[in-house]
Amino acid sequence: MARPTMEDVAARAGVSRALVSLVMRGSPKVSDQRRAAVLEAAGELGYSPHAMARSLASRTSHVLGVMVSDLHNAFFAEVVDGLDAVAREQGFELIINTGGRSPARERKALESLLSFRPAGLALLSPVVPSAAIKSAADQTSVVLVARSSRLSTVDTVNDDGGRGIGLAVDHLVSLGHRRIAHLDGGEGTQAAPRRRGYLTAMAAHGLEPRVMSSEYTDAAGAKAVRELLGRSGMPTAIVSCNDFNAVGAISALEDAGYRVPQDISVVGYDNTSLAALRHVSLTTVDQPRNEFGRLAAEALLQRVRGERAEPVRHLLHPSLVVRGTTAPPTTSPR
Amino acid sequence: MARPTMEDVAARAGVSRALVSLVMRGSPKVSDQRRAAVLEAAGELGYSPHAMARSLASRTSHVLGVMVSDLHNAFFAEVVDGLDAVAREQGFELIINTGGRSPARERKALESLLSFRPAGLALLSPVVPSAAIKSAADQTSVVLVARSSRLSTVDTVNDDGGRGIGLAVDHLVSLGHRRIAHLDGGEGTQAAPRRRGYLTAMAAHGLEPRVMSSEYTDAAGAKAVRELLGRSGMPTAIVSCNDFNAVGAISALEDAGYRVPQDISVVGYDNTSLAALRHVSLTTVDQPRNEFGRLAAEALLQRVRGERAEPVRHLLHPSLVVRGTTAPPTTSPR
DNA sequence: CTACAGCATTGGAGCGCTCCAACAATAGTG
DNA sequence: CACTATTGTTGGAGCGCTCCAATGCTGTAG
Repeated sequence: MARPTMEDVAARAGVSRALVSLVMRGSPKVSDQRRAAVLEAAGELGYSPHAMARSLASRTSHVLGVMVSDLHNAFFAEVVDGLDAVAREQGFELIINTGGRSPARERKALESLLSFRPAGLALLSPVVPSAAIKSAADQTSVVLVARSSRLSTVDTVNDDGGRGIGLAVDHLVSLGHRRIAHLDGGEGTQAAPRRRGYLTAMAAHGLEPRVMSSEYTDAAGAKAVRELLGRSGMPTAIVSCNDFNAVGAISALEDAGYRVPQDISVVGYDNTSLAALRHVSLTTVDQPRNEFGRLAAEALLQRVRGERAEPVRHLLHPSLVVRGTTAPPTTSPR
Repeated sequence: MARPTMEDVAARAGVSRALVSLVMRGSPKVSDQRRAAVLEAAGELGYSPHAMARSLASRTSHVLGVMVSDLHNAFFAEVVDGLDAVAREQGFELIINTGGRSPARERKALESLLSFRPAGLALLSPVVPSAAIKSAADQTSVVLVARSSRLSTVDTVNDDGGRGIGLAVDHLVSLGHRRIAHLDGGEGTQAAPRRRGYLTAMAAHGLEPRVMSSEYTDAAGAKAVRELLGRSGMPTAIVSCNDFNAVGAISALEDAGYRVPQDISVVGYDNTSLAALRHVSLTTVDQPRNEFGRLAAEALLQRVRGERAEPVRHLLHPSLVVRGTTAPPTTSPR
């Protein structure tokens, strides 16, 4: 279990510890002969550098901390992929932690990440108060993904939720729909800009908006639809706040005898793997998740390298993915 | 950005650095008066211990490394939750890494986790060759989740896939089904024990088995069903290798005019969040994922504390979750 | 043959912490 | 009252590494 140290490698290769250090860091000022000897000794002993000792001695870290608010959400998996790709390519490691969407747990997770003195910290949709983020930003570089902030010391990467919903509304209008309802995300992250985007888009088309209050779950989507069914003036299309909500809505519509998309069109948001299932085949709005991660990593690394001090605010363009749950409205145009 | 050190706290509190260390580690042999002074100074400076320096000096680590083969799979999220809960409770931190189901990337991920000299390593469904696992096990304690191994130095936590499929078959038989087909998982992880479980269960009931070769995706499930449709002797029930496959199968069945569960029953495996959607409502087999994580963490910590040297092999019992895709067969019992 | 680059190599200090032996101060024993 | 325990506190060594100033070495110019 005891791993060899640099000293062991040095002794075996017949050189000094400092020389081994130079070889391990790929310094050019080492003779080929000694380099070969060191690498051979290292190979024989199965030596690999001790990351913690290295970072302690160099007073620099090659670690980026990532706090994922919810590991269960596949959304974050792709963001992490993007982060991972860029970090790895630049010689940084990721250490990931999870907060489980609870402010208290998230705070602990943050604390624990900071105790590793990471070069930077990426917080994916954190729920901690702004003050906690500020205090983290005093200690290391911080980038926020899927959460906005006015703090001048942190970078942010978000999608333009308003624009995304706008795409959905435009699509429906171009198919001929005029009575388009929105099932909103209540207090959920990004629900507000999506709702505003809906209202703006409807106004732009001179249409009457209709917002049903809902949430980011399939049960909530079904409930909102049942409320809609109980009232007059059934819409011909629904724009949900996310994919789960949309699937719940579809389910309730089918239970009530509506066919999707023949009788009513439904659009989701997020383009989760669920939406892509042929059984579901949901028209939805895609966020460039991988790009979120890449940009977040790049923002962090720019700060780490001291290339930039002013905050950067990325606002990415979502795109519409048309599948099988949208179609022109049938008959009765009014 | 520069964080205070123990020395700073000691100076401010008017004590020695060693005393601050004792306070930080919660030692009982510190007078209340000094303890208070130290904690106050630490609070004022916003001090928190440097995890890396600590682990370097103590030659012990409070870090457990976790390699997740695929972050996109929600299965692992719950395993990580279980690991996290137990680790946190015992004062350990998790550092997570991902291998993206590629042996080469996974190997690098392993290397990078090892460079932190973690107290233990949990590998979730790794795809690297056994030799790589053995070499990791030479350096630290290792537990494998959702992958078996004969290595005497590693612990394993798995579900009894054969038994899980057996539960599904028993359920269908008790409903009155006799023509039950299995869509298998091909080369996928755990596909073999599930297939064997199917054959065993069918034999136990004196029924004729029928295995359609398939894969762990919804497209593959649909394809297998279309092949089934082209032949004679349509089964009255299908046991899929996983939930995605089952959803694809249902979709193809409905396209062909079959109603589920009236005309044909379908059972999945894994109890993913997909299965729980009311729109899907899939009868499926649940694996105790959180329990996987808890047991893995406990196995690791036992080894870390030197309480056990012999390997432990956990084989957990899956359970059946009955939802809306199974029902007694209609008429024509033959 | 000395002087001086230029280069590869090295010992030592130190990163922030833990651990240990040693210590002072107080309490308990005969 | 000297003596040993007991309790609380401390300086110093050292974890595995990086960094720096200093070293030895070769080669070339004066």
